[in-house]
Amino acid sequence: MPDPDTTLRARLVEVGVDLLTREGPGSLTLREIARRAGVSHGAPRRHFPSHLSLLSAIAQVGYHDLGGRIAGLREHADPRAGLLDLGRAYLDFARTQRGMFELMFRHELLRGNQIGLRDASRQLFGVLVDLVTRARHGLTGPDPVVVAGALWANLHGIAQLWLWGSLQMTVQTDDVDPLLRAALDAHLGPA
Amino acid sequence: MPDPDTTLRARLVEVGVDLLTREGPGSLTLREIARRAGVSHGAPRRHFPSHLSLLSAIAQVGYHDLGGRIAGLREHADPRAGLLDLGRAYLDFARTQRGMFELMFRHELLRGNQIGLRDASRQLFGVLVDLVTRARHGLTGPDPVVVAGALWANLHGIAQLWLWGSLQMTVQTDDVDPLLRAALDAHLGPA
DNA sequence: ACCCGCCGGTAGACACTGTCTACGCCTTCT
DNA sequence: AGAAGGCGTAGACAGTGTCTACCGGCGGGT
Repeated sequence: MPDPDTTLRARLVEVGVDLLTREGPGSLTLREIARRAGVSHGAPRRHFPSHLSLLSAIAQVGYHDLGGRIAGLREHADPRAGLLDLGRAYLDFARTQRGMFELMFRHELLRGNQIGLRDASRQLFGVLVDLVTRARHGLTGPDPVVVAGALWANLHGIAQLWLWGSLQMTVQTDDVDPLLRAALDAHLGPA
Repeated sequence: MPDPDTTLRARLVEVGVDLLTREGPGSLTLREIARRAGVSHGAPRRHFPSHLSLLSAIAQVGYHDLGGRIAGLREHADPRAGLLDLGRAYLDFARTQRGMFELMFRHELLRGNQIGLRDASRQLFGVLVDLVTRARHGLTGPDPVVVAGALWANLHGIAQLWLWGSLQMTVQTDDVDPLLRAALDAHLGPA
């Protein structure tokens, strides 16, 4: 199944992503990944100094994926519609790539900023700032960067709440679109 | 050090909380907790069917703590000021009780709703809904429950972003108060 | 052409972890 | 008094991440 031509480093990440989406973050063991890649349990160490760094590499694939879905929205003609699409993409990612999403925002990973997670987030945030700036062009109000930060916080919070079912429990719905629209209206002003 | 009069069940939780705040979530091992409680590693099993359930009990202490800080705000004369205080309390909790906060919102814990975590969140959410309802009394707009949900999402997102340093990275500040005020203005309408 | 070093894999050990089972004590109830 | 069961102990087991020793093969320098 795994392509024997690719280097082991790449194959480990690939196997990890596959394992993650297939069986969840709980099975992302160093040894299990090595097993599925067909190598001994010591082999990964030649490419990743620790288990955590391998997990980080896997998470980075997720950031890249999410970034790819969002990057195209930067030039959206209608910035507000672009933001709505961005939010939907973000929430859709959390919904469909749940395991990856959980991995990406694990505290252990983010704490030790070992890799380009920050770069990835920054790029993602850049798109957000651009769209917000354009959406609020000519309007008074707080700094677009603050608005973008608040919006991201809102967006991420919705994803979290949805993920562990708090929405179903409180707002009594799994439809996040109203929450998303409410957030946009709130932070950008009424349409 | 531990009170020998308390039951083991209570002492395990107590030791766990202490260990959590002192050394972080990483050292919350079943065996380590038992060790510090002065019992063998098999003893906890008599009171908690699994490691996760012990962690849940520890997290519940955190929910209770946070709930206690927030419950008093329900009757706040000025609901908007009450919401601001609530937000500050929430963020302050995340900041000062970081390990506990991380534990409380771990995906593994929330996924398997084994305990009253939902009850705790629900109670917390209730205060939020009350305050929002009063703050928006007589105004038109979305359902207060939706607003409360959005506000909570926003609040929690700010806490998350702050926790892993994304705020410092993007908004270029660690002062969350502006973000908090922006969120309130956004969701409740201008003061 | 040879040898040497190193890159990248293997195999095993080590200290951990969570879970399970068998055992014994000690209390409590009949 | 005797049986029963709650509660803690001790040990085993599979699994984990990390570390170390080993080793085959490949490339470059003398």
